[in-house]
Amino acid sequence: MSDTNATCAKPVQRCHHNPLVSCGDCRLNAICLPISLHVEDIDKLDQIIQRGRPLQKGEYLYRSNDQFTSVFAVRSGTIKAVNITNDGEEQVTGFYLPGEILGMDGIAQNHYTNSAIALETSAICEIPFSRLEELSLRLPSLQRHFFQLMSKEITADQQLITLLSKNSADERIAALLLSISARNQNRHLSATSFRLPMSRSDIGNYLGLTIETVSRVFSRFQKKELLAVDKKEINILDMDGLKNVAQAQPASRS
Amino acid sequence: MSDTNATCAKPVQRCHHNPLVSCGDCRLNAICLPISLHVEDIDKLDQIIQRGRPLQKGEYLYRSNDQFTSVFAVRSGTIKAVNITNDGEEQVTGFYLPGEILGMDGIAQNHYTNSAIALETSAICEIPFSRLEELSLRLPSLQRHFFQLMSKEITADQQLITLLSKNSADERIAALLLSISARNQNRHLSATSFRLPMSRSDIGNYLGLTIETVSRVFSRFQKKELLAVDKKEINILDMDGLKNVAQAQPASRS
DNA sequence: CGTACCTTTGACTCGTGTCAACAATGGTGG
DNA sequence: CCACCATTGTTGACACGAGTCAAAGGTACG
Repeated sequence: MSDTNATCAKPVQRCHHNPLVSCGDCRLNAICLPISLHVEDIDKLDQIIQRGRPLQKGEYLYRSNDQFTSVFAVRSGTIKAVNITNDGEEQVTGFYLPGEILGMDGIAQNHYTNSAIALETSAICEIPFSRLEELSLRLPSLQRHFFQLMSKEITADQQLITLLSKNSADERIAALLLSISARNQNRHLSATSFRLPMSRSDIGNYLGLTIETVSRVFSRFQKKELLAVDKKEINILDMDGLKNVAQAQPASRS
Repeated sequence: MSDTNATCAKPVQRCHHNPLVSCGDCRLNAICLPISLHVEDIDKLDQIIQRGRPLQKGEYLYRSNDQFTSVFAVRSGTIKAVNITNDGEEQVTGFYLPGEILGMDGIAQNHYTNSAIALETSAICEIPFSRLEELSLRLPSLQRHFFQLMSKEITADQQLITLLSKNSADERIAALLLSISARNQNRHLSATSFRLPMSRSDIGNYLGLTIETVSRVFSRFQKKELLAVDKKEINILDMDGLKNVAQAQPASRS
């Protein structure tokens, strides 16, 4: 809970849980807005962003088939995106950590194709898309930033496709742990010691594995002294070893 | 080869193999540009599009790590997009048929993360991205169209993720055949009788299966009289039966 | 403090991969 | 035009990784 529920201490206006903090002051803006906007342009963007009350664990940010209105930036907490299959099952297609943006699947069809659910208490910035579109017409670097964000989502999805298609259970889980580790590092948190915000079931669903397999892999990794696992608390003991497991691609296959 | 190598007969200016045909006259523009642009705006778009000589089977449209310059519309033929994994293996992440657009993975990092390879002789429209960006700033509906195109790529990738994660070999192949069938129908071709542009190996790679499994599934489908298969020529004999196979999700999982 | 949910572990099964042999196809050069 | 060879596709026998089923802790929450 360290990051998520920490109370905001002194520099109140820079705390990322505070709904009043503006983009210019947000400590995540290097991730969320890594672009050279003038101060006055950031203000314009700031004005269209809505900051509601935090979502509680299990609450929906939006549901599949809802009218598409906005994209969302995670300010704190974690959101999972899930596809609903024909027969009503869930497929987790992504986890979104602070500074990351979701909801872009809704643009094409004017309704969301995913549902988005909070995995823990999460503060969210809502960005109404029509106003973002207007603003993008006037700010070339914002338009570009948005194209880049969507492109990034595409490459992330394609990475996952490759992972699912080519890699074993061990490799998939190692890759997920390394991805979370790297994203934590980006946010200046520990790369080796962190709390998984999602359940074993979410991990299994995301990686195309059953919870039993996920559990067994964690046990195996502990036996090999790659990790120390205490419930959701993860400690990477042997980063290089873990990278070895993740990169070990199967020998052949088409 | 019917669609691909047919010689262009009478209305030469409307034939989609002709490199001189403009967007306004292209028979694919309902797929590629399903937007309400004024005639003069289509002309502006037309002016930035480059139409080179056709690619031959096996030729690269672009390679992973090439400098990102353009996105590409398929005018005729078929392109596959492949990710190269750490150890040099290929992962097919998509097949692009006439009217479809590829290359958007390159925007985020300014170089392509995929390679794109022609599966047969293919004519391509190249759209320089920087000029498309400029034009998008002046044409709101073009900006929106592009956001939608990228969003469509995202939802397609997430569909594939779900397929790989949750579905059996039979279900995956049924889904691919139905997808190609529907896209053919969109282009006013037969939904039940068509030629697969890709090899068994490409199919297996795309769907996370070995070529042996792909071959066996085709045999099984023929035995069940869902399909008639003659090499790459496919005849869907029982469309409803095939849809049944595709939608039959596994009972539980997660 | 009890109940519901999540996680772990074991025993067994099954689908798909692997390995191997062979058939069919298509392109090339004599 | 045909023979040759490389490539691609088909089929069978077997193996193995991950799924399924089941049971027993652990943990969280009311």
